[in-house]
Amino acid sequence: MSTGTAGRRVRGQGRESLLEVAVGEFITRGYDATSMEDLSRAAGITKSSFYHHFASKEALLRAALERALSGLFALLDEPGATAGPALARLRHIVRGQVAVLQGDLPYVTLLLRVRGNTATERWALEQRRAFDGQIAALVREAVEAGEIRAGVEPALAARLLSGLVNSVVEWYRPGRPGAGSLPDDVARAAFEGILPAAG
Amino acid sequence: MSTGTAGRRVRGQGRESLLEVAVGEFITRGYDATSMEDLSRAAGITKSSFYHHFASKEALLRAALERALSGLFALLDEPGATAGPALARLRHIVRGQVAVLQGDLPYVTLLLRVRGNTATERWALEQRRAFDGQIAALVREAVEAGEIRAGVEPALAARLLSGLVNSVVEWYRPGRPGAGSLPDDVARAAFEGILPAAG
DNA sequence: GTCTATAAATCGATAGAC
DNA sequence: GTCTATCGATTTATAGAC
Repeated sequence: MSTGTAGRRVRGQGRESLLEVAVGEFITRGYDATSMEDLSRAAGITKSSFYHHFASKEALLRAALERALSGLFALLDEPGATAGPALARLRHIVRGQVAVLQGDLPYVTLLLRVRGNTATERWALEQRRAFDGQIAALVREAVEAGEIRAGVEPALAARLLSGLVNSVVEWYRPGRPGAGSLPDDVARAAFEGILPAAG
Repeated sequence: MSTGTAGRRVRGQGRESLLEVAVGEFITRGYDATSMEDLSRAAGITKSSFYHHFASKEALLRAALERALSGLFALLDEPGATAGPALARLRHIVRGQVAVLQGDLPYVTLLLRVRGNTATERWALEQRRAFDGQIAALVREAVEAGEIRAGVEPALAARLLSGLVNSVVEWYRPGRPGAGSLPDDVARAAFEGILPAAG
């Protein structure tokens, strides 16, 4: 055990930096397995001081999940997601999802690991379902418009699409070569196949 | 809280049935958030009786993970996975992965959620890495043999392939229509695209 | 904004009777 | 194979001084 982070901070922390530290701990240990003691140690302050900034462990989780969700939902209002053929809009959103995931990696990672034990977690699951529902509707639209090869089942395709995109959090780490082209690479894999046969 | 299962059993349980109950609880609440008290309540016996069958909470987890891993590794020794073109062997394994996932759903689900807090979890992560490594090697082989369209990066493709397949545990539930064709459906999505353009 | 000290509950695990 | 009872450690959270 004790895979915790160093705890470098010296004095005078704001909510923002504490949230960042907390999300990092939640990810490496899991939300439930992380104690407020773990969090304060990682931040370099006492447990009591941490409670001065956040009312509870759950409030901390809520703040992190809100950040991830706002980034994702903002995608749906972009011009590229609201005009043009359904298939092109879908491709735009998929690229955007990967970009958000890269930019807010820890927050999105936490969101995707939520299971529904507390009220906050159930709220986050609802929000995720709403987002996925928007994607599924767009997939149906593209299938019905004949933009997609016949025989593709919309509900299944939407689920596999979300699964493919979200799986990126399992291995992507910032600052490595190829990060810039990842949104396009993932989109290509989704629409043309991960392993398309030659010829 | 308290999303626990009913707890119907009356008397005389074996390890097998207790393990099944425990895995179910681990999945709905998360391993760390599930107490031995939760487990015994769900099984309809006391905490102390549960310890008569399993030495510790971690031993319970270990037994569950071993079951999932044995099912997956067995795939690599099947005839269809050891002879023929690399791309065909890959497709055979992908179909097999989905089938194992359907047959041992709770155990594989638990395996895919492991994060590395305890020695048992780190062991399971190692095993997963070994399995994924075999898949990645096969992907490289197929790319180098020219069986796959030029420009596909083997390391990325292997990761996306695993991500796509494993994401099935997030939504698949047994006993629903279309379950029989799922292995083929997922393989088609992986090799020909989730949403291939018409024409 | 940080600290020490502690309350109240729950955790994993054990002892020992039946 | 099940039970009651309990140990010692750890949990989230609060009180109150500086």
